[in-house]
This record gives sequence, C-alpha cells and structure tokens, in this order.
Amino acid sequence: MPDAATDRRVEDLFTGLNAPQEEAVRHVDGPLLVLAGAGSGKTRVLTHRIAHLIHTKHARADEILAITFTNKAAQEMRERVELLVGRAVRAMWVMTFHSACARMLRADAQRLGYTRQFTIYDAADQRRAIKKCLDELDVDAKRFTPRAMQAQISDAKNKLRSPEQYREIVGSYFEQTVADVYEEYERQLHRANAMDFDDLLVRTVNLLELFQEVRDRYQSAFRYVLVDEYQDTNHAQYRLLQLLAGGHRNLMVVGDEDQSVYGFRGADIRNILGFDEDYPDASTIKLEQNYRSTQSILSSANAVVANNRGRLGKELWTEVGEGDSIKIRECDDDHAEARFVAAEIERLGDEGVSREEIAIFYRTNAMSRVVEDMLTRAGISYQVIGGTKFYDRAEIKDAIGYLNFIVNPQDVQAFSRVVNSPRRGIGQTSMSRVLAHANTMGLTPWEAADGAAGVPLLGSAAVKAFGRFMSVMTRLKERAELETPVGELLEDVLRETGYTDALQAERTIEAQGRLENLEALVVAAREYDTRSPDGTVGEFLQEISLLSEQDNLRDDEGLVTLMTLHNAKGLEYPIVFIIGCEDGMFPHSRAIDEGDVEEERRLCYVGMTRAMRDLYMTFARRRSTFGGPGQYGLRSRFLDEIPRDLTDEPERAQIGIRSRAVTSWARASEGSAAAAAMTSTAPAAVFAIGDDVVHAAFGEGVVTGVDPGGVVVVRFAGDGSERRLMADYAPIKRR
DNA sequence: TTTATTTGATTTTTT
DNA sequence: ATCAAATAAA
Repeated sequence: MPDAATDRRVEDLFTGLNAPQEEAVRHVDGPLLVLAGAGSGKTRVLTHRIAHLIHTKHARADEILAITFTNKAAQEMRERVELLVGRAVRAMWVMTFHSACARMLRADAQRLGYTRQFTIYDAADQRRAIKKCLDELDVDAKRFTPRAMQAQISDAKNKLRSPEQYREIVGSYFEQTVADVYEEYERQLHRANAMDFDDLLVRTVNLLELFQEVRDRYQSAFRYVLVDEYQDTNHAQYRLLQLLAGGHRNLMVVGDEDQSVYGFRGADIRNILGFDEDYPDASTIKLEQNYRSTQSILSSANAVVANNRGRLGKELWTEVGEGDSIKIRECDDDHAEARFVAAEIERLGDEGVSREEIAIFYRTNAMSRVVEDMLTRAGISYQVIGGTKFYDRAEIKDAIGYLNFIVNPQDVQAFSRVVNSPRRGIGQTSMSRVLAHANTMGLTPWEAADGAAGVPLLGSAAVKAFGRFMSVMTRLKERAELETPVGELLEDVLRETGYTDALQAERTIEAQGRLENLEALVVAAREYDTRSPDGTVGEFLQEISLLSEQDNLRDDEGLVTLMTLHNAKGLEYPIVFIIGCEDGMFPHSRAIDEGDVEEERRLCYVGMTRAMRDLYMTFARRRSTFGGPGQYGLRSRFLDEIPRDLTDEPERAQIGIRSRAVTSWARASEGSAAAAAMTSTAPAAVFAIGDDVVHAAFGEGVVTGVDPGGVVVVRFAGDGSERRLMADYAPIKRR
C-alpha cells in the first residue's frame, strides 16, 4: 500500500519537469520513443522514469536494464539514479552494451565453445590477427590491407552476417578475399578463446537466439529495458534489444536522429527513424526545450541541421535568451588559428572564465598537435581526450598481455606479445615453431611452450629460454589462482619477468616514462582491488578493455579540454571552440567523396550544441598536412549555413570571388586598403567546365563544375576523386 | 637473433 | 612529421 511518504516521493519526481518530460517519466508499460534534442534533459527523464518505476512498485530494481554507450554515461546515470532511489541502484544493470554483453557471455560462454576466461581483443589485437590470417592465406597484404579487411569484417559482424552468409553475397574478388579472411579469422579467434568488440554483441545475440532458456531467463529478468543514444545502435544491438524486450515490449529508447554520427561504425540511423514501424503501438515524445545553450547557438545549430533530409524534425528552443552571436574567425593558417585560440583563452581568463569551462573541438586527432604546441607556449594547461590512449601504449599492452596469457592459456596474441618482451632470446623463428607445434598437436600455446623440449626443430638455446620463461609463468599462474590481489600480481609479473629491470637498464627518458606508466597501471589495479574485493584478474582485464576515452575525462583541474567532435557528444562547456572549419577538413573530404555530408553536418550540430554561452568557429585559409607545405582550403559550407545575423561576421558577399577575397584580406591585414586594393585588382583565374588542368599535388584533372565564390570542381585522373578548390589559391593551372 | 636503416603510410570519426 | 613495419647488416 502506498503511504503518504511514498506519494510525496513520487510527486517529487515531477517537480521541475516540463510537460513532455513528465509524460515520459509517467510512462510505464509498452514501447516508448523519446526524441531528445541536445541539452533537453534526457538523462533526467531516464533516471526519473527509473525511479518512478521503482517508487510505484511497477518494477524491482533488479528488473531494470539501462543501457548506454560509454562507461561514463553509465556511471553518471547510476549516480543520478542513486540520488533518487538510494542503494537499490546496486541491483540494477546500468551499463554499456559491451559490458552487459560481456557479463552475459561470462555466464554462458561455454555454450558457444568459449571458456569463462575468454580474452577481449581490441582493435590493434584484431588488426594483428587479421594480418596473420592474410599471411597464412597467402593474400597480398599490399593489395588487401588489414585495415580494409578489418573494416569489412567488422561491418559484416555489425550486420550479423556470418562468414558463410557473407560468402553467399560476395560480388567481387575483393569480397571473395574478405570472405576467406573472415572465415579464417573467426577460426583463429575461437581457437584463441578470444572475442573482438563486435563479437561481444554478435555472440550474445547468438546465445539468445540459440538457447531459449537463456533468452527466457533474461526476458523475465529484465522487465524494463531503457536505452540511451538509440540513434547510434547498429543492427546487432537492434537485434539484441529485440531479443531482450521481445516478450514484454517494455522498451524505452531515447535518442536524437540529428546526433547520429557513428554511421561509419555500423550505426544504422534507420533504427530510430523506424522505431514506430517496429513498434506501431509506441508512444513518441519529443523534448525540444533546451536547458543548456543560448538561443543564438540553438538557432544556428537548428539552421545548419535543417539542411539534412530524413529527419523526424525538431526545433530546439530555450528560455535563456539570445546571448552573444556566433564568433567566426578566419585565420591565415593553422598556426594563426591556434594562436588566436590561445590568445582568446587568455583574454577570457582575464574576464574570469576558468580553464575547465573551455573546450576545443576538432575533426581529426591529428589537428590537436598545433593547438597543443601553442597552448604550451602560452602556459595554458590542457588535457587531450583521445589520440594515443593510455591502454594502447606498448608497455601497458605488454603488462596486460602477461595477465591475459596467465588467465587464458589459449591466447596466442598475448603469448606472442610477451614471449620475447623483455628480450630473452626467443625470436620470430622459435616462436613460430612452438605455435605451429601447438596447432598440429591441438595444444594451447601455453602447453606447447611448457613442453618446448618436444617441439621439433627447436634449438637447444631456445628450449632453455622457453624453460626459464615458462617456469616464471607457471609460478605466476599459481599465484593468480590463489586469488592474489590484482595489484600485487601485476607487480610480481613486472618484477619476475624482468620487465622492470630491462626498462631500468635502458636508462633513457623514454624508459623512465614507461616505468611511470606501468606504475600508474599498478595503481589502477590496486584501486580495482579496493573497489571490488571479490574481483578476479579476469574481471579486471575485462573492465580495462572496455574503457572508453571519455572515461579519462577530468573536470575539476583548471584544464582546457581538447577532443574530437565525436568525443564531445554528451558533454557541455560554457565556451566552445570548433577549429578547422574548412571544406575537406570539416566536412571531411572522405565524407564528401562518399556523399555522406549529412553525417558530417550532424557532427557539426553536435559540436555547436555543446556550447552553453559562447561558440567560436574558426577556419584557416592554409593548413599544413604531414608537415608539408600548406594546402589552401575553403571555409566550411557549414559556416555558410548559419544565418548571418546570428554571427559576428560583417556582410558576406552572396557570390563572386572578388568580394570574398577582399573581405578576407581586409580583415587579415586589419583593414589595409592597399592590400585589399591589390587583391581586388589581381587577375582572376578563370576556368570553364571541360578545361584540362594540372594540380601541383593531385596531378591532371578536368573541370566538372564552376561554383559561385570562385570555386572550381575538378575531377582528378589520378585517384578519380572530385575536389572543390578555390581558383585563386589552389595550385592549379590550365593545360 | 638482434640492431640499424630505410621505407612507407598515415589522417576521419571509436565502443 | 612521425611511427610502424620491412629490409639489411652485424
């Protein structure tokens, strides 16, 4: 019986919510689609709905499954739910797709022929395994790069296509090769008792499809399923949700089709666009009131994304007020751009803005370097999210490789990684012989190495080296099985394998840095031990392999934050700089070539809507790539999609390269009339459709279009690409 | 087997 | 410009 206190608690859940938010929170049974615009309080809706289900006794805590994409989002949701329901949150599954799948697989992996101790391969492990398959199948890795193979295989997996199914639809020699590699790769992974990221989803779907009792178990266990960022789900995730929520149909998905930016990773925007077809009885609720940004920022972002087709249609608004206009800056080159950003940050600092309120976004990781240099020079401390990750460093992967090999003796990848690191006289040849022997005899790499004396063709020095190596490993494995705390075990590993000694002997600054990184890993392991006293090495390994970039984010240390636009999703900052707003950079030329500018535009929308108060968008006329000479580019088409009265730019000419060049120069040279006059009288480069041209970098091509603004479109013979170039600046000549 | 040297690719975005 | 991988030399 609900008492008065409970009633009050339930009512409290609605205070401060707007009408559509409240409607979503009150929804109990049946499918629900919440279209949540940026900053519209979707996490609030999710957490309050969970609390509502609990307080009204519609669900027990352990009947709720809430899924996010990043650990950070999961943790935030967990904390916010805890504020509402207290300790009950501990019984809930609030986690990422990948963690939830890994957890289900640990329980039932043996049904699919894996052990509970399976290893999770990251992208680099995956790449290496694929390379190995290419070698074994005698495929020319120059023609068919591991990278391309990986992309194809991953794509197939995301679509739940097995090697056999893939083989049925091959339409080219390339795809034929992919089918062969895919098949071999799957065999090798399975033999190594390993799964890649995609497998975590695929194998869970397999598990639920093949074993009805497992499916029934989870269907009745999770009576309410909630999914965040639904627009980013791929087909495997879609199918997984279908299987989990198939019985009761209590599925709530929250997403924003305008923020779908992971198409390249297999995310299928049709999942969210077609939700009401999949679930015709679904309620749909739109959240359009924004609680984050000024109206100028919202109107600008709305205007940009309005150029996309295939939207469900949302229009963000706020009660906050207009705010400042969008600040658009043109710079001479990437260095000037970075200098502007650094100077502006200093100026903002004088105004009382603190560093952690500022973020700088860019399209590609490589763009951070110039900015980093400039910030360092200006004495502005910063943190970079993404780029080279901590867990990607060689020494960290080695240390983890040792643990993986101890836990999973079948793990070839881990074995070959650590067997000669540090150097112990076991080279490529000896290692291959042991692995070949393992293969033919059906042994695990561990067993084969342990019985090195029985491996044919192996030299006596190598046999001895293996003996020494394996006696250390055996000792460590015994210790692992005694449930030694992970931190302690890791220290033992580093000491007894001689890893630390080898680094200390190097006496270089790099080695010192590596030792520090390893120390940080030990600290992380000790923290894990404290956090989960009953945890195992295997669980620790799983946890760190599923970490994402955003999980490294710190928010309280007076640091300016740098990251890619993709990493920015879900975050907010009072001041945002989006740099590199040039056609070719953003939208990226690859996307332009592949006709996928809409996803780039959504990315732009994501970036812009991160800003609460001030939004800067900068572009450079010249940008150097690979450290070579600068390439001339055009300002991003997205900038021109922002209504001018919302920006601080003076009148822009509608058409004509002349006036555009004048404006550019006039501002760049701070109003020098001479410079402006000179430019405006310089001879214009004139091209017509059909002209044969030569470009300094791209070679020969033909003009296929002439656009207003002095833009020529050239299709190049070399790589068949079509590029938009600025006639006056691009190094092109008529032939 | 290890180390030094050269080559080649790399830049989209990542759970 | 930088880093990994392939190749040559020790």
